Amino acid sequence: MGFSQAQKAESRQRVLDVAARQIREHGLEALGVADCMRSAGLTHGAFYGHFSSRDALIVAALEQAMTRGETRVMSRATDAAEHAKTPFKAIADAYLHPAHAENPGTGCALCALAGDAVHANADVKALYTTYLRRLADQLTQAARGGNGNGDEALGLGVAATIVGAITLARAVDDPELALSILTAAHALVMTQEALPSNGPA
Amino acid sequence: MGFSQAQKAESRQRVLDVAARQIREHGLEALGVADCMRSAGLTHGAFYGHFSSRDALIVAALEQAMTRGETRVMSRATDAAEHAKTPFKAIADAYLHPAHAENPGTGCALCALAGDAVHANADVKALYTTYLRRLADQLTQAARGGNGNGDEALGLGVAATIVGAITLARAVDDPELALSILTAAHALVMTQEALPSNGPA
DNA sequence: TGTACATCAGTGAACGCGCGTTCACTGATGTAC
DNA sequence: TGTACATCAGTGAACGCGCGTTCACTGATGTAC
Repeated sequence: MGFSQAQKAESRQRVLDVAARQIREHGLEALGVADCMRSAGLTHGAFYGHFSSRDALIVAALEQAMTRGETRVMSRATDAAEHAKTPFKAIADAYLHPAHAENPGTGCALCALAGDAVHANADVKALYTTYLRRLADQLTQAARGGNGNGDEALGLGVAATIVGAITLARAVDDPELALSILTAAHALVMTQEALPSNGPA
Repeated sequence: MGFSQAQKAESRQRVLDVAARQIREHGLEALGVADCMRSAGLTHGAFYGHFSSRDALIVAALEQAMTRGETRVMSRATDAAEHAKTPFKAIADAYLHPAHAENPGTGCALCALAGDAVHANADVKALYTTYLRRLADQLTQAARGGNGNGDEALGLGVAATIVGAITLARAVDDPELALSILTAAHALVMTQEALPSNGPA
């Protein structure tokens, strides 16, 4: 026993990492305090020294999952973008890759928790909304190259397709169908890059 | 007390109706036996006279929700199709209508339960998969007119967009953004109808 | 036609388990003298 | 430098509640005679 202050911060971070992964793997409601603490190498009693409630943990874990998952997919996208692809195709490749569908725990939280956000409390919905707007913006910018004007619609539509495709690919019990969904969504999304902008003139 | 055999069937159907609505409104995990029975005008003790377990109710309610929600949206679509629209636009209009997003309880179960199916048991996933295939087929046929050959991809991609859009519209805490998502998804989906088939020659 | 009885849908109390939360206690860290 | 003490992260038992499930009981229905 006996711990320094630095170790407490490390403990908290460990719990947060576990929680951020678990909510993406099994959903918000499946997150258990005792489970989470055990996975972080602690007992459940210590939990309330780090978080005021289970709900507070969920919000903190969600925020972490949003930023981690986002940077992770986006970095994969920018890596890919170096290989003579367009930025938009690079993002589509990264998001609609089978590896992303198969590894929700380290993937995009918007994809993993869309269904959960529908039934979640106001804090969760607010966070979800903020990060969805961010993703839609990035998609619009990537599709339209430099000119960042208008056409929020394109990013939102593509975001819906990506989130829907990843969710369906994970929901389905046939791996072959899951792959078809990802491929189909990729093809659908790519038709949007070539299209002329339908935003404000 | 005292009830006829016909009344028992009515009771069961009433429970099933309530459950089919509740799972679409609040998710599979939120379905409570006592809640459900109370809403059907019964006490929780009578439950096991109708269903062998909560899981059995969920599967039965899901199947009912799938067929009811599907026929409901599709009938709205065929109604709309009479007004000089293409069948494909009629379906897109019906599925991506704000009224559909705002009323999950009577809407498409594939849209309402995509996120839940990811974490559900094998029975639920199998049912979900079956009905998703059915929807994708319908979408493909509608987009391609009479010739039913090939291009399963188109239907799957459109299905992903529709499911994603409805889910996101419900997840978001800003009604205006929700509307933008539906509009954007509708525009995206409609670009696919005009496109030349990329299926097998 | 009327009476006794078997059936069975539904009732409501109770059980058992899981899980979020609380709390008295432990023992290493680090400061005070 | 060494000793006494305050701090506080973590422990583990216990509490309380919700919920799925069970079960003895009730009373109307409908059949047998």
